Amino acid sequence: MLAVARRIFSQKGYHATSIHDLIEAADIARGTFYLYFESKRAIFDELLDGLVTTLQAQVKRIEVGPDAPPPIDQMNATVDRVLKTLLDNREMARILLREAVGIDSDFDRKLSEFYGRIEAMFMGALNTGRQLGVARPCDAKVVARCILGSVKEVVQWAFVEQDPLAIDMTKMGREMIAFTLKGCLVEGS
Amino acid sequence: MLAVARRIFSQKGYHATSIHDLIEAADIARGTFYLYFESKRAIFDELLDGLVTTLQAQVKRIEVGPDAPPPIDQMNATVDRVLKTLLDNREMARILLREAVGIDSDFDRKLSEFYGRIEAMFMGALNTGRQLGVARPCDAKVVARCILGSVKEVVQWAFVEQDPLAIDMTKMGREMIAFTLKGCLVEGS
Amino acid sequence: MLAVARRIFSQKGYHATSIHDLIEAADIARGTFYLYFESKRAIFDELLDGLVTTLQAQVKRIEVGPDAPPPIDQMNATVDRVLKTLLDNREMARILLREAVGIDSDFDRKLSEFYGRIEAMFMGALNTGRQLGVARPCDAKVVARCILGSVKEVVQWAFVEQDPLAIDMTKMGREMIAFTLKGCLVEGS
Amino acid sequence: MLAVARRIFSQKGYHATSIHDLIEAADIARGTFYLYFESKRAIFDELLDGLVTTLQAQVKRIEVGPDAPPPIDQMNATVDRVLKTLLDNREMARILLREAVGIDSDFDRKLSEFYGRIEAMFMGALNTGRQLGVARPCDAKVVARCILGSVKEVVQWAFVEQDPLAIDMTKMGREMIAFTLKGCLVEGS
DNA sequence: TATGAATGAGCGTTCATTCAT
DNA sequence: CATGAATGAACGCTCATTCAT
Repeated sequence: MLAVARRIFSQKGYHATSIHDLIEAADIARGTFYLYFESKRAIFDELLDGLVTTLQAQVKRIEVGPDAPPPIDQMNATVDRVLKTLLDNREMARILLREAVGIDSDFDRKLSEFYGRIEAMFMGALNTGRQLGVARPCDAKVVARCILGSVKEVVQWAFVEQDPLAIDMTKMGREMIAFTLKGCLVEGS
Repeated sequence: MLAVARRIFSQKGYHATSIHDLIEAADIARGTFYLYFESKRAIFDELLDGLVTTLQAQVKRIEVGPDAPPPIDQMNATVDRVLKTLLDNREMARILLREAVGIDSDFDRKLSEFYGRIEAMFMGALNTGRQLGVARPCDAKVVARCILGSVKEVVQWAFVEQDPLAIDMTKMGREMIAFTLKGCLVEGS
Repeated sequence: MLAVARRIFSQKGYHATSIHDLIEAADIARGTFYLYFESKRAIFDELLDGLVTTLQAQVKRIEVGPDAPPPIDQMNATVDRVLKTLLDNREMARILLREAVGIDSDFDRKLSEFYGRIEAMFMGALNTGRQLGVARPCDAKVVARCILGSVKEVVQWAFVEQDPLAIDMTKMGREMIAFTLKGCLVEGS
Repeated sequence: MLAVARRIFSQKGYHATSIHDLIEAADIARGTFYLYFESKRAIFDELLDGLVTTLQAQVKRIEVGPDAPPPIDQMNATVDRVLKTLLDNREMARILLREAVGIDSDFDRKLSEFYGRIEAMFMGALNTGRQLGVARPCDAKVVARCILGSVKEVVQWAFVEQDPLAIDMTKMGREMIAFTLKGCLVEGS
């Protein structure tokens, strides 16, 4: 049922998906649906909460210290993990990135908090980087949002408008990291 | 009518706005609404099309040549114009960035084309930059999406979650350009 | 619409009447119903509130004094008015007396208050009667409920189980008053 | 199971009680419920039929004759028995008096017959009383309904709106009999 | 041009009942 | 005997759209 709902929601979006669509696709009766899920909203939540939780678990704070691996390796690993998680859950990823708002105000808040936490992590990394003398002085909030936006947009483009399986995710991740770290100019220009 | 619809859509979102909301706010009769607009979808389209057209007019291809102003000045000017347009139309900007997906598949396609054109423009600029030897070799498609995503996210954050009037748009624009050009690392690190 | 709803509710009761029944009988569309009434509950309320208000207006406190008509005449007049009101609204009377409880707790309370006011009025009359030395000493609360119950039962019987138009209401009213005042025994026995 | 259903029906009323409520309270499975009862309606019937039968058994025709106890003692005894039965089954009494109408037309008819039999008994007693010269000439049908209504209303009031255990039932019964026999006026007034 | 009463397909949800195990 | 997952008809209600005036 969850798998079916995932597919339908992913194809049609939340509002355009009716209970009728879900139960027809799952070939169950109306009542059966409500036996397992409290409401349309509830199954949607259940679906997305799983991805959000998994996603958050993939993102690890970059450690600095004599025994820690080089920061760039940690970043690569995190990005690889995140992209893999999204790829493994590409239907939900599609929903998470598309159905950004407009379900209801509760959902908007939830999503906003999720992105807020990611923003906070990027800001933390930027500040650490500045203390270590490797990061440029900048408005950390704006730059954190830039990074977040880069990731969201690239992933959405790759997953929604392209065939995600045809894309070399590792390569794409490296490009995103390079852009985030160095921008698009050659150094010294 | 359009102004009223703009306000209501911006406040409540597309799905949560009913024809009743629109005609009540505009103080016209139901029939009158349908005299001027084919449907709820149609007025929403009209509203967004206006912004999209205006927005596209603000973005000018960067010229290179002996008589052209320095590229950085052109970029600053374009970003300033775009941000000003968005600020002047912040209600529609809010809608464009928050709610524009998930209305229906026709609309999604339209939006996708709009962003596609912007992506193409960024890619063009990147390629020109590389020919001039100032841009890093990179996957232009990915980097173009990164830049687009940065802008979208920052603007959405500024307009939806903050008070856009309390933000120094020029400064914010400069931060975004700096990030886009140079990333977040100090040069040479 | 109200007339139709009155008939249907009266025939089938509140729970057994569906919106479908109402709109079919009135030959209007679903939407039209909700154009005029907020909900099924609302139209039911509207129907009953009217009768309850009218009914309460018919019951006048019995006046005692040198210029007042004889109490028995006042009682007869009040009973005649009440019975006439019920007869004129016999469909709603049927509902009021049958659908005594079970709509929802709000409605139960409302009805309970209505009967409470009538009880209070009977108790007042009984106490006045005792001060004037014409009423027996008794538990006024119990006797007030007895009188109320007599009226409810007789009216329900007459309206629900008989053809109310075939009954001589004036005669029935006189019987009820006689019973209430003197019981069923011959005096002195 | 019957005891549980009695409690739940009494607390929530027929319509507001779902099969879920019943089986949860009885801690049995859905299927088990339908093993013992044909339907929700059936268990409700069974519950009420029991009380109705018991109740009818408590009401004995008043005997007149040289060896019979004084009629007033017989009446007191019958009323005491009826009130005791109702008190012992106060949950069902609550249902019988509050909710019994409006379930469906079959049930309404059944109830109507029950009250019809009681009415007939009262009419018989009144007619006997008149032959013995102790009862007033009156419309026996109306007076019988008055008596029935008195009892129903007082009992309902006592059981539903008051705490039945806090009421002196014997005293209440005597008041009702006194009212029924002598009304509320002092004799000779 | 403007109106607003009327429409009805469609929604999400409930719950008494069934039946394979 | 007992179970409880599954059913689906029916519910009350919404709202974008139409059309006679």
